[in-house]
Amino acid sequence: MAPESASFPLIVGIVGATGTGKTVLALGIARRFGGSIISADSMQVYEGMDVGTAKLSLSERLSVPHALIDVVPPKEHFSVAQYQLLALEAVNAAIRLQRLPILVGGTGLYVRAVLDGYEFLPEKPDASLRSQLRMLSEGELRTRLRAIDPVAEREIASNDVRRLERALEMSAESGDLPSVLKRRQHPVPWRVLRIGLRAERAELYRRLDQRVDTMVSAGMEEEVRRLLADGLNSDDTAMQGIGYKELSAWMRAEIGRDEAIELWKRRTRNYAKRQETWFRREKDVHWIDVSSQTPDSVLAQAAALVESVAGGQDR
RNA sequence: GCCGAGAUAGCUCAGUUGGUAGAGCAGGGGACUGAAAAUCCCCGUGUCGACGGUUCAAUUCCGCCUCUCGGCA
Repeated sequence: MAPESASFPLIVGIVGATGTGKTVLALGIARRFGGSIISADSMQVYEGMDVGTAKLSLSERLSVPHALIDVVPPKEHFSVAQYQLLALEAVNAAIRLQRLPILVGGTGLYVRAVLDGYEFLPEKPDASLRSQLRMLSEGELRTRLRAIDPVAEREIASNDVRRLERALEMSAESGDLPSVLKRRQHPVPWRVLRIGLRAERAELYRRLDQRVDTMVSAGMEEEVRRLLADGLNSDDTAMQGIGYKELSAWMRAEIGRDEAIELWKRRTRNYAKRQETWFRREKDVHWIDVSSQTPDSVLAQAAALVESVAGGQDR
């Protein structure tokens, strides 16, 4: 650790699968330590997607500064690079105000983009190039990429057409090799405390199923209906949201209502598992097992962690 | 009651002209640098409904039984 790192401001990251209680914990930490919450959630960035993304109520959000929630209309495309820019601003603003920045969210890539200092290309992806690439077969994409950057080509698993496309896109935008660009990151000027929440698998799945039922009674159908009425369709990034795409399929009469809800639950579980895979290999995470614990005792443990590293500079 | 179809992995089903079996989904593990709630990779032994018979060998053929689903009464 560099000698001056002790003087770097502290930032808290709260990660974990969906439904483990990150949001509530963040709120508790923020109140206790005078924090600002920066969401790291690829779906909460969209306006009008509230119940399906489990956003806090407006009044709860107003009680503590929040950022990166409701930043774009759902029709708009959004990406990590945009996220990173906005999140960085939010972190810096919090630090300027002497508030503890708390980055919370289940979108692993977003968290890493901020806390690990990922570097993205300055160019925005070119829509026409992208649609051109989409016409090519996997074999053609591979041949092209192999000619430019055999290392990158080898690193991409078979059938992962999306990453092949992106690699070619990167090489079109930059003189550097995709395999190099992909690993670009810079050191970050903060002390980072990562807190991870996890739950025993069976309990997590039980909670998630229950949460879907809660969302249904909280007005998810209405929310989806409204989004569709506003012209949202399956091409929009926002429509990738779990629950949204399934209910839309039901409203388009492609599947039954029960089937849609069952699918929604299943995909939520699948998603939670993927998140665990992502966060499990994250380094320096202080894990708290949330199984059969009250939110208060989770908060107490997390608060103790924050205090142990805060060094009296906050508050 | 009769006729027909079926009973195979947690679920839905393939299959074996007799040499003990395989897909999808679920489940588990993994990857992930501008779509990431996305995208992708890897992992399949289960009394092949029960009991008898034929056979060197039966989940596969025969008989009988049980259950399920159709149809006819």
